[in-house]
Amino acid sequence: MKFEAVTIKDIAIALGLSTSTVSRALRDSYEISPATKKNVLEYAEKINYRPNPIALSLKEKRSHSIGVIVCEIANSFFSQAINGIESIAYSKGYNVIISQSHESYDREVIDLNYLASRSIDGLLISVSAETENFSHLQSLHDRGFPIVFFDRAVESIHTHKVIVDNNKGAFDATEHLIKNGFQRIANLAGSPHLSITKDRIMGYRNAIETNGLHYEEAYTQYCLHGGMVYEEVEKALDAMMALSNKPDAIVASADKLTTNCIRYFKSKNIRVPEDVALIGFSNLDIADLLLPSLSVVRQPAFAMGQIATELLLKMIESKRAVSDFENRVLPLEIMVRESSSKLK
Amino acid sequence: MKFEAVTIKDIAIALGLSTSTVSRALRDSYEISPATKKNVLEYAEKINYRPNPIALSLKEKRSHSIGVIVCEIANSFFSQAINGIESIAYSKGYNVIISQSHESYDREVIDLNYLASRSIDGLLISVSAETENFSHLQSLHDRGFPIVFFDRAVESIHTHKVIVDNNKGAFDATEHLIKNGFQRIANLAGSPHLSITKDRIMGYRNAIETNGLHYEEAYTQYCLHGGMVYEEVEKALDAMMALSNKPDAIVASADKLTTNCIRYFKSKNIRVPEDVALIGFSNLDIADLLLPSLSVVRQPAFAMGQIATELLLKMIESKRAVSDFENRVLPLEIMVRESSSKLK
DNA sequence: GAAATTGTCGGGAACGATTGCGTAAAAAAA
DNA sequence: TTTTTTTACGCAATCGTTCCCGACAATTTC
Repeated sequence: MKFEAVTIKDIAIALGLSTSTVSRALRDSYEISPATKKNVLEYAEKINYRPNPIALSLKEKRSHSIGVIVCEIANSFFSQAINGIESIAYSKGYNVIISQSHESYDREVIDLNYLASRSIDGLLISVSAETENFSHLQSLHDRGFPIVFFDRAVESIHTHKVIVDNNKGAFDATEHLIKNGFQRIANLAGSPHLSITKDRIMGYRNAIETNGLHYEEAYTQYCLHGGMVYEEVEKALDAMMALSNKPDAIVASADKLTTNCIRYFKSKNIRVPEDVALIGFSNLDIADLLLPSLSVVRQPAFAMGQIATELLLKMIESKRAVSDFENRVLPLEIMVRESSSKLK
Repeated sequence: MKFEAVTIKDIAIALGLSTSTVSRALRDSYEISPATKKNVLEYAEKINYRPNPIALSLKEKRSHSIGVIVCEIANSFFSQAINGIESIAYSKGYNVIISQSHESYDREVIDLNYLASRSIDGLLISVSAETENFSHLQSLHDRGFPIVFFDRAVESIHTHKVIVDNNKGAFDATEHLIKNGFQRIANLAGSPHLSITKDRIMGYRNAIETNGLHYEEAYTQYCLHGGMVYEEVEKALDAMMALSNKPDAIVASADKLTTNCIRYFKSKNIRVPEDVALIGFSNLDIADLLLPSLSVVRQPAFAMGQIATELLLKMIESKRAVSDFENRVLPLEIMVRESSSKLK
C-alpha cells in the first residue's frame, strides 16, 4: 500500500506554471510576482502540500537526522539523556534515530553500520560495556563523520565528549560511607573496558587510601555486562560476601548494578544498611520509594544529552572540519538516603 | 562539515564504466560479464561503497522507516514496547524514529506532522492522555497512510489495534482485593479521554457490583495527565482520603499513577497495606524491590510492540489498501505481592 | 524611437540509484 | 560469407526539489 503525496509538479500542472516557478513562489523568491505567489501559496495550502524531505536530503546531502546508540533505553539514565537529546534536536529541526546495543559489541557494530548507511548526519554514542575494539568508530571518525561521545567515551578517539566527574563521584560516595563509619567498603564495578569504570575505581580507591583505610583488591568485582544480567551481579556479590572479612558497605557503579544489588540482598535476606550499607550510581526516579530508600550518585542525564546534541549539531553545521574538541565534565550529585546511613 | 560518501559514479569513473553497468554489477545482473562484476565488486569493497538510502527512498517512494509516538520513553511500559517494536523493525530492515508527546495534545500534533513530513512509511502510536480531538490522525488515515494503534487506541479510527484486556485486568485486580477482604476499593484512574481508562473503570465497577459491593461515585478519581504530574495525583488522592468512609484499598490504573500513589502514601505516612492496600497497573521491573513490594497488573509490553510492528509492516508492504483490520486483545498478568495483602 | 534595464517566468541540469531500451561487437547459425 | 542471435554494455528517464541560465515582455533611460 502506498501513500501518494502531493508534489510541486502537481501544483505546477494545476496552475499552469513550471516547477521552478512554484518552487520559488513557495520559498518567497523576489523574482515571483505577488499575484503568482498568492495563487501558489493558496493552492499549496488547499491541497496540503508538504515538501518531500527525502528529495531535499538528496539534494543537500544532508538528512537532518542524527543517530543515537545507547545500550538500553529501558534504563533511567539513558531515557533521561534521550529526552535531553530530543529536546535540542527537535528544536533545531533534526530527527533522532535511536538504536540499542544491549551491551553487545556485535549489536553495536551492526547498529552503527546500519545508521551510517542510513545517511545520518552525525552520531551520539555511549559505547557498550562489551566493546574493546573501537575500529568501527575510529574509521568513521577518520573519514570525517561527526561523532560525539556521552557518558561512556572512548579515550583514543579525539572528538567532543560529554562525561561526568566519575572520579569525584565515586570518591564522594566512598568518603560518605567512611564518614558514616563504614570500614570495609567494596566496589561493585562495571565493565573493565569502560573508561568510566576505571575512573570510578580510581575515585573509590583514592577515597579509601586518603582516609587511611586499607585498599583491598578483592573488594572490587567487575561485571562485564554492566549489571544487565543478574547472574554476573550475583557471582560478583557472592565472591565478596564469601570473604572472611566481608564488606560492610558497597558502592555500586551503575544503574543496573545498583538495582540488581538490591535484588541480591533481598533474595539473600541481607539487611540494608544493617548488614551491608549501599550507595549506588543511579538515575532511578523512584530511588526514594525503595526499601530502604536508596542513596544514590545521580548523573545530570538530561543536561548531558542536551550538551552532547548541541556539540554534535555545531559540528555538523560547521563549514570546516572541527579540530578543537571539547571535553565537558559535569558534576555528579550525591543524594543521601537510608541505605547508606549508619544505624547504632 | 560534510561527510562525502562514495557513489556509484565514483566507481564508474574509476573503472571506465557507466553507472548503469556498475549498478547492475553490484546487483549481480545476468547481463554483466563475470570479469566486470569481479572488478566492480572488488573496487566497491576496497573503497567501502555503501548505496545511498536516500536516493533509493526517492526512487522507491519508500523510506524504510516507521514512526513511533508514545507519551514518554522514560516509562517502563513504553520502553519495553519500543524494544519489541525495534526487534521486529530492524530484523525487516526498517528504521525506527521515536517521538514523545509527553502527554500533550499539541506535542502530539507537532510530532505527527513532523514525522509525516519526514516521509515515514507508517506510524505506531499510543495517543496522549490529553488528546480528545483525533482529526490529525483521522485525516492521515483517510489519505491511506498506514497507522497501527497500540495500548491507547482511538475507537473511531478503523485500523489495526493491539491492546490488552483492560476490562478483565481491572476486574481481576479489583476482585483480588475483594477476595482479600477489602471493602472500600477506590480507583485512581487516568485520563477520561482514553478508551483504556473507560475499560478499566468498567472492569473495576463490574467487579465491585458482581461481588455485591456498593459502587461509589466518589471512589473514582481521574488524572488528566495520566499521573505524569504529581500534583494531580495528590489532588485525586486527597479527595479520596477526605471522604468520611475513606477507601481501604486502591486500584491504580497506570504506571505513573501507581508510583506517584506510592509517593503520596510515603509522604503522608500512610502505611501500605495496613492503612490502604494497593495494586496498580505497572511494568516497572523493580516492583518487587519497593516498600512494600508492589502487586501489579502487568502488560505484555514487548509482545505488544512486536505484534503492532508486524501488523504495520504487513500493511505497508501490502499491494492494495487494507480493509480487514485486526483488533488484537492480549491478556494481562496479575502479580500479587505484599501491597495488596490483607494483614490480620 | 532605439537601447538598456527590470520584472517574471521556463528550461534543464543536478543530487544517487535503478531500469527499460537501444546498440555495438562477438558468436552462432544459415 | 551473410544473417541471426547473443553478450555486454551505454543512454536517458525517473523520483522531488533547487537553482543557474536564458528569454521574453514591459518599462525606463537617453
